Formats: sequence, C-alpha cells, structure tokens
Amino acid sequence: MPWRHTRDPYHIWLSEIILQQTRVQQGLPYYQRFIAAFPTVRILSEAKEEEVLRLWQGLGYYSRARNLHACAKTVVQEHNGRFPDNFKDLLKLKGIGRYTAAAIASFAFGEVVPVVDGNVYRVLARLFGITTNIAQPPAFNEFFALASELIDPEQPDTFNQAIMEFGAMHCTPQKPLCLYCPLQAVCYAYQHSMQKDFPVKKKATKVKHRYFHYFIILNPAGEILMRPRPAGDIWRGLYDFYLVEDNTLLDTDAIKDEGIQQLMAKNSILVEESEVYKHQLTHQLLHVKFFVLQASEQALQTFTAERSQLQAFNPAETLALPKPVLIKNVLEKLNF
DNA sequence: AATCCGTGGTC
DNA sequence: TGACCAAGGAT
Repeated sequence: MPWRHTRDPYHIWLSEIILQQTRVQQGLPYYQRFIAAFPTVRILSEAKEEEVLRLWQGLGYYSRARNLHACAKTVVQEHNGRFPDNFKDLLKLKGIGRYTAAAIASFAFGEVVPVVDGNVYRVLARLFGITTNIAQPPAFNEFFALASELIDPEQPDTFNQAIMEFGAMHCTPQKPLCLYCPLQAVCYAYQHSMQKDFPVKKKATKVKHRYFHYFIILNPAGEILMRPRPAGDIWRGLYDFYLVEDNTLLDTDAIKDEGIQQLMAKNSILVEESEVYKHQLTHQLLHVKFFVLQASEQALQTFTAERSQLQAFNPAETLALPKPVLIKNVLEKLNF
C-alpha cells in the first residue's frame, strides 16, 4: 500500500478518507487517480468541486468527497498549506473524525494516540472479553481508554497499524484464524470458544415501514416524468418517479393527491408492480406499488405545474440518470 | 441518541 | 441468497 511507508500527511489523509468504510482493494485505484490528478493539497484545493466528485464517482459516501475538497481549502487557506500536526487540531477539519485524526496524528507525526476503528473494537473485545455494545456511543470512550493504556509510546504508529492489520488479516469478523494465533493463550474469546460472540454489537434494528405509491406517468410523446429526490431522505439526489407516500397501504381510489386523482380519472391505470424493498443501510422496509398511466397533454400541464421538480425524459435519457436500484429494476422490467 | 450515507465482498 | 459487514463522519 503506497501510503504505508510515508509520513506525508497529505498522502496519509487522502488514503484514510478513501478507506473510511471502504476496503483497500476498492479504494486503491481511487487513491492512485487522486494522487495523479492532485499531487499536492494545494492543487486539490484549487480544483473544481465537480472535478473532485467526478474522480470520486462509484466509491460511495459522496459527502466524503465534498468534505475532502473543503478540508483541502481550509488547510491551504488557513494553515499555510500544512496539515495540523496533532490530534486535537486535526479533529476540527471537515471529514476528519476521531479515527482519522488519530490515524494522521500517529502515522504522520508520531503522536501517542490510539486509533479506534472496527478492527480495534473486535480485537480488544475478543482479547479481553468486553461485553460493551459497540453500537452505542459510550463504547468508544471505553475502548479508547483501553487502547491508550496498551499503545506503545515509543512507536504509536506501528502499534496502530499493527492492531488494525491484525484485525483485518487475522482476527477477522468471520472465521478468525485462531488456530495459529499468537494470542491464543491470553485471548478470552478463544479460551471460552466465544469468538462469534465478540464484539457485542446490537443494532437496534427498529425496522421502519413506509408505503410508496409510485406513478410512472407517460406523456403523449411517451416520455417519463422523473425527479431528483430531495434532501433529508433516502436516495438523496437520485432520480425516481412521482410518488405518494402514506403510512397505510392505500387503495387505488383512496389516494389523496388531487392531481393524481385527476390524471387517474382521465386515463387508464395499470398496476404493474407490487413488492417489498429492503433498504438495508437504514433498516427501512418499503412497501411499493407501481402504477402506469398515460396522461393527456392538458392534464399533464396542470399536474406538472404544481410539481416544478418533475421533468419529462425520454426512455433513452433515463438510462443516464442516477436512479435508485428499485427504480432501475422497474424500468428494466417494464422494458423502457 | 438516532439517523443518514454507498458500493462491494463474504458466507 | 439474504444478512451482515467494511481503516467513519456529519447532522
């Protein structure tokens, strides 16, 4: 890994941001493209945001890219192009939290501060038999305190990399390699055959049910009405169809949206789909029905005038739109 | 504290 | 094949 044997805070910072919730294999090519395009933090800070986002596309968690760009600007404009050299000040930068601040502080500047990531939770929980629920915020302080006692003050960077590497390569989430583990004799989980029980991670899976009534509205030209989803909800910025949401599964004729009612009155309606979609990241269970309707030009004008976000796309154009998986599948099934 | 964000890998 | 998870952070 190209960021492993360096103390350049720019390289370390970039790699750590890319590797947040992301595997090395997936992030490595992005790291290489970013370094090639932006050799220094100053060059990155002078880039356009669209250019940064374009290089980031496909990697996910896109706020990381926006924060990355904002952080580069701050470093250049307020810190003379040099990253802060300590944990406390690094924490103030956008996109840098407790893990990333500790990683940069220890790797680049040798500060004695432990990283606490998913690997550290797992390794320490197994080793010491810690039953604290790591999904709860207070868990961080406990593991941070324990790691602070364990960290080697002479080589904090090596300690931090070692414990994460050990977690990633050896003390893995599933099928840890206990058979030839040097910590067998002192590992609580191994001694009690409880590897699968650590770390304790209870994820308050309150599944939220939502009922989406999608309307695939076609105008006389055969175009489809779509709109980008608003902020503050799932699929922000991705395109989907006009929808009516209600907490109860509505009957076709019980829908309250007046505009839709008018369209339905004047046009035939087909129920094309009815299925359940699980949004696993946010534990939402979406109950979805799809209606297809042909709208007359006149009815359509009234309808869209009240919903300025809606745009008409021909089917070929919709292929180029960023769509939620659900919508993509529907379009494919409907042969659009 | 709870919720949101994304793609890809594993078993 | 569905459930779980990954070198987290912001709001």
